[in-house]
Amino acid sequence: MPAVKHTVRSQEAKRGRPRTFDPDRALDTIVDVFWESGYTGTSYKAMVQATGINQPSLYAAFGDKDTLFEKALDRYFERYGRPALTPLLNRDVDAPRVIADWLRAGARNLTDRSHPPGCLIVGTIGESGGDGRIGQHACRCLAATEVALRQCLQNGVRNGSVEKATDVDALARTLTVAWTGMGIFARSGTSRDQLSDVAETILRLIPDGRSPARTEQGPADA
Amino acid sequence: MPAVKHTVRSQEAKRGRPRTFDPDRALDTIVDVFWESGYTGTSYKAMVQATGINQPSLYAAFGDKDTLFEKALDRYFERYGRPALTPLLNRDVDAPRVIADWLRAGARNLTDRSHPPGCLIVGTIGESGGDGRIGQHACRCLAATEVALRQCLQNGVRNGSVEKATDVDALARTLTVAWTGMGIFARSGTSRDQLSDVAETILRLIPDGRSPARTEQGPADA
DNA sequence: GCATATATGTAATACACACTACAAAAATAG
DNA sequence: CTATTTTTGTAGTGTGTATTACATATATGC
Repeated sequence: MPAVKHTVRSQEAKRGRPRTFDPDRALDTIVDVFWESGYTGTSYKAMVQATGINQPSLYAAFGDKDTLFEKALDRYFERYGRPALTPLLNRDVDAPRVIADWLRAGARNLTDRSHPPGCLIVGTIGESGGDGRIGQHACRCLAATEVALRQCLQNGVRNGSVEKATDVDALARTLTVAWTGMGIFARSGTSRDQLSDVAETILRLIPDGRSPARTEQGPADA
Repeated sequence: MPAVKHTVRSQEAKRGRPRTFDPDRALDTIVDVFWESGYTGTSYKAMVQATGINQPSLYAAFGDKDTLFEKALDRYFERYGRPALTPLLNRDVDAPRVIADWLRAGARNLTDRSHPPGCLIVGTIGESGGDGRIGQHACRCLAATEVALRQCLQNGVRNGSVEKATDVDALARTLTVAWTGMGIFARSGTSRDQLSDVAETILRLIPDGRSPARTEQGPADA
């Protein structure tokens, strides 16, 4: 290996004309536009108008529409999805309680007036049917939710906060399905109160380890 | 009132050149195309290719794309939605059992290989976010499902097949939300077995009137 | 047979969209 | 100051879309 000539240059100034916008702020704005109008419903023109950046500059900064949307989706997940999921992954957690917190907060967030209704990830899956590059990407994001719920329930079974006989896979998937339905409903105008009622109803599915619910007691069949 | 001149003419033959296609069969084909590819994903060109009818004839028979889609949605609902809902409306029915039948059959139908996966109504809401003419129309169709479930549960409370203390509104809405999520999941490739597990899990929410489940027993809070 | 009414087939129109050439501007490197 | 590199702004290109004119074909009413 030849001498590296000490080209460290940590604060190396860039050579050409500097950007007139902050790509991070621009991406946040673009997330909101996609969140509001969806993938197909959002044109480059709309993003130009929302950000004040012209089309070629957006292209240079973020790539074509699919790539840009993927970046927006990742940003959304890091900002809204992962923070909500993190408490589920603690090993010694009270699983029913933390899942209840997650779903209740979800009902509130889906109907928070400070951003568009619904969830961008769920909305993207709904819009795309899970097909294509962006649909599959959104499915992977939602799968992370299901994985976190399953992990949480498994830990709950281990530490006794969830009943031992629980079918963890089915319950985690069911919670994810319910979350998806709540996202679709929120998007199409269901109120916060109605959604919270749904969340409470769904939460009854989680069998507490300390007050065991019925498991398979069929009633008299007539 | 003047004499009506007896213009009954029940089997009055039509005057111009006759159609070379059967609009009813054509609409069935179009339902399948929309079901497969969604509203925005389906172009008139695709419908021309699927039906073999050229564009102006489709226009003359069904109107513009929104109108045609509404007709396709109505046809779909009459063919698949309403027949599944009818058993719920019987006054003396065993509500938990009939709802279980409905949801189990739903899991199978959503993954039936003889037609596209998922539910056209749910897919339309997902695609449109419930907005616009066609989104609202789809929401009205889904609302019919919720109404039927609520009616069924109310009858169940009256005839003793459902526990008296049940919050019927919340449970009906929750079942509809779950159904919606199942539709989205089916569309994006979830298997029949996985979906059936979800259905079974959801069905535990329905409190049987003869073997009362816990209602509000909070466990020791620590 | 002739006027009328409806359906068909070809081809056109108008528009929105994602995407991009190209020249001017604004920075750094030497 | 000059060359180089990157961003900007304008103005396009090409494609797919829904929708429709228009001439032609085929039926009925009388």
